[in-house]
Amino acid sequence: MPRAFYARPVLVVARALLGRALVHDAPEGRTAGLIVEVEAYGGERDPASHAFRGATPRNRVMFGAPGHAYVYFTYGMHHCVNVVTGAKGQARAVLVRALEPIEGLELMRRRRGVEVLERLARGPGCVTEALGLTRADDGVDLTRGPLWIADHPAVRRGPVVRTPRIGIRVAAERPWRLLFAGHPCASGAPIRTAVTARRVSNRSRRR
DNA sequence: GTATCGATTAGC
DNA sequence: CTAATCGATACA
Repeated sequence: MPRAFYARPVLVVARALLGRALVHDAPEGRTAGLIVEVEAYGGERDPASHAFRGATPRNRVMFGAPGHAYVYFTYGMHHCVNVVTGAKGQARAVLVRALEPIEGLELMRRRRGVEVLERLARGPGCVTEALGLTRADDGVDLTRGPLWIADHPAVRRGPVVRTPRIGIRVAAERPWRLLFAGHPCASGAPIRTAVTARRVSNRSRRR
């Protein structure tokens, strides 16, 4: 997709990403999947955003030009990939939370150490592992290079045959944090929050 | 410096 | 519900 695709409000891009393919070409081969779950971050009212307290070495890509990948390392063992949106300096990004694998399934299985299709790229940490993304990909330009967003015929044309939908953890939390349901991307209607459940779990962990 | 927690995941 | 595991952040 061209730069202009990314240079729009984060929520607009978040919805537009649903149903499109995230593709990565690596030496081992190509892997790709339809984006079925995303989460938008950024803005003065989003304390959950990595950019909430200003730019740092880690989040600097978020503050850069749109159309770049913000990849960060978390929990000491996982990577997550974001799509930077909006205008330069705004620090808005969309976290890719789940993919429906469409290409390079065997490579994904090898990288993930999992066979089941539904578990290859369900969850942000699984997405990066399936595609082989690491901090080395932080800041890469999505409009040129081995990592990019593409339209996908099967989705553009409507309900063709699909593999079982994944990324069912649909949720929404206003004002800046949203989780959308998978395709058809036209609907993209938020259903219910899953963030709440995570918070409850974390609370008990602190005791 | 030292403590705490995380835009997570897998497994019991 | 927890271990795993390390970087970022908060606090003394």
